[in-house]
Amino acid sequence: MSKGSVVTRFAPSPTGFLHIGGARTALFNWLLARHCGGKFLLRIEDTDQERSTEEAVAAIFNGLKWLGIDWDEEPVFQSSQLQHHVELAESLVKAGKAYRCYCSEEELEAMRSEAKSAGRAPRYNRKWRDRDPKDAPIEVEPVIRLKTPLDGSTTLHDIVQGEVTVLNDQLDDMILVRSDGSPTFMLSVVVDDHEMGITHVIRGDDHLTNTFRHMQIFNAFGWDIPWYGHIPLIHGPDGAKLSKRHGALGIDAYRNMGYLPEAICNSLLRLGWSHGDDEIISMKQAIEWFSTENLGKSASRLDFSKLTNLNGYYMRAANNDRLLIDLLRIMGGDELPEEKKLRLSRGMSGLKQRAKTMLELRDLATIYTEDLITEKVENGRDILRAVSEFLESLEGWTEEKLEKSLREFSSNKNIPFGKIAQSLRSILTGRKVTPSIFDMLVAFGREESLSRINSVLM
RNA sequence: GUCCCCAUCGUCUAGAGGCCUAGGACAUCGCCCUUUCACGGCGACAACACGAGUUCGAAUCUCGUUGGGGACGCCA
Repeated sequence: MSKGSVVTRFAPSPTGFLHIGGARTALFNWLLARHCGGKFLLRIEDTDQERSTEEAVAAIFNGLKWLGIDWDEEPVFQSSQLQHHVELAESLVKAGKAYRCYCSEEELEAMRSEAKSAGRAPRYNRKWRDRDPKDAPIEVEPVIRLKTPLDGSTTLHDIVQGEVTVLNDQLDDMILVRSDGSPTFMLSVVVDDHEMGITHVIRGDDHLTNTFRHMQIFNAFGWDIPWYGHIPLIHGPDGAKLSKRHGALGIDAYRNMGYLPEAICNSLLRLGWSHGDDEIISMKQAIEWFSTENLGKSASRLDFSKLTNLNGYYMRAANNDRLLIDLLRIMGGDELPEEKKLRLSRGMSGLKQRAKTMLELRDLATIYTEDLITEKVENGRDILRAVSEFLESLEGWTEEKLEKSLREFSSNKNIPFGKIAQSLRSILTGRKVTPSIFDMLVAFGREESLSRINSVLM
């Protein structure tokens, strides 16, 4: 297979938000396509009309966009192809590869419990496979089932898991078309993957057994089977598949927790994929390096402290203007006076290196937006007055200039620098933990700085 | 229950028979830098699930055990 011919897809069902596992699946498929110069397609599997919502579709689009995962061509909505899928299933019936089954729900239920108590997998017993349709009860609307091979075995050459073989008698005659005439996921996935020209499918481990069913359908149609790679699931802290009970979160929740998309992508990438000892990997680099050979086979858990640490790295590396825009958004900073926005802008470098998330940045940033109620200072007034006079007489107000001059001042006057710094910090912000004082003097500007200092000397 | 998958520090992982006294990262704990905090630097702690085999040699290969996970829907 030539590199450029690779076509991957992400095919979520829009029944909830884009969760972290789905995002990782999308990321891997996207990386594979981008690495190979192929295509990455999006398909919304909305065949379950009951559970699919427009909000979920929007959440998926927005989540992917936010992460920087772009797709080629218009997204395919599976629901628009239903009739076509059913027609194809009918053709299988005509070809003798599928059949109508008239079992009721109750009958199936009875079969399952019987099989279970006999120590077999709970499964349909193929009652209608070779029966004359003339025996069909008129009151029952039939389903269409695939005739799966009764003996032999099916082997999948999985990109991640290697060779996996399942005995065909473990597979049942799956339903292709429901009694209400709608196609099932089993059918639709296969038809769509084929018609979209999908060559590689990277998806969660939980689909592994489905893949053997899909393969039977591909075979029945006589179509080529794509390459599959089943990646291990992301687990919750208790080691079980991430789910609602772990408070599984949508990608937007991570955004609201103050994480940057590049940190999320980097984290997700390292969950189940590696490139030697490399930890910090840009998406550009990842596209270059990505290979399915480096996908891991064992399940992993998302480590928040590592994500947070990584986020801190990307915060520090982020462009100040971009951070300011995001910051103002989460602060509701539109009404902020220009002067305060300016302080944030000037102080951003000092702020961002102390914040691991946007939320921390927002909390820290309040030193520049909140009005300080100062109290008169009693101790060390002489020193403060001297500092104030010195600053007032200072020519120029840059970080370098302030640092150099204040240090000189401290040694000339024989006052420990730490003492000056701590008292300025306290006067300027009322806090004990802040960016450096030079940083803040610049952010506040000469006028505001001096005014804050002088106000405690009143 | 049946079938399938997985198994290296607390977590994410490197490791494709000798390079392993098992490497990196996060977390934790020290120390250094230092105006506080953060960053950074240095260091400590800490793992090949177990048992057989194959081999001169196994974290790496085979089998078994144990443990964990997934799938068994007219959901996707």
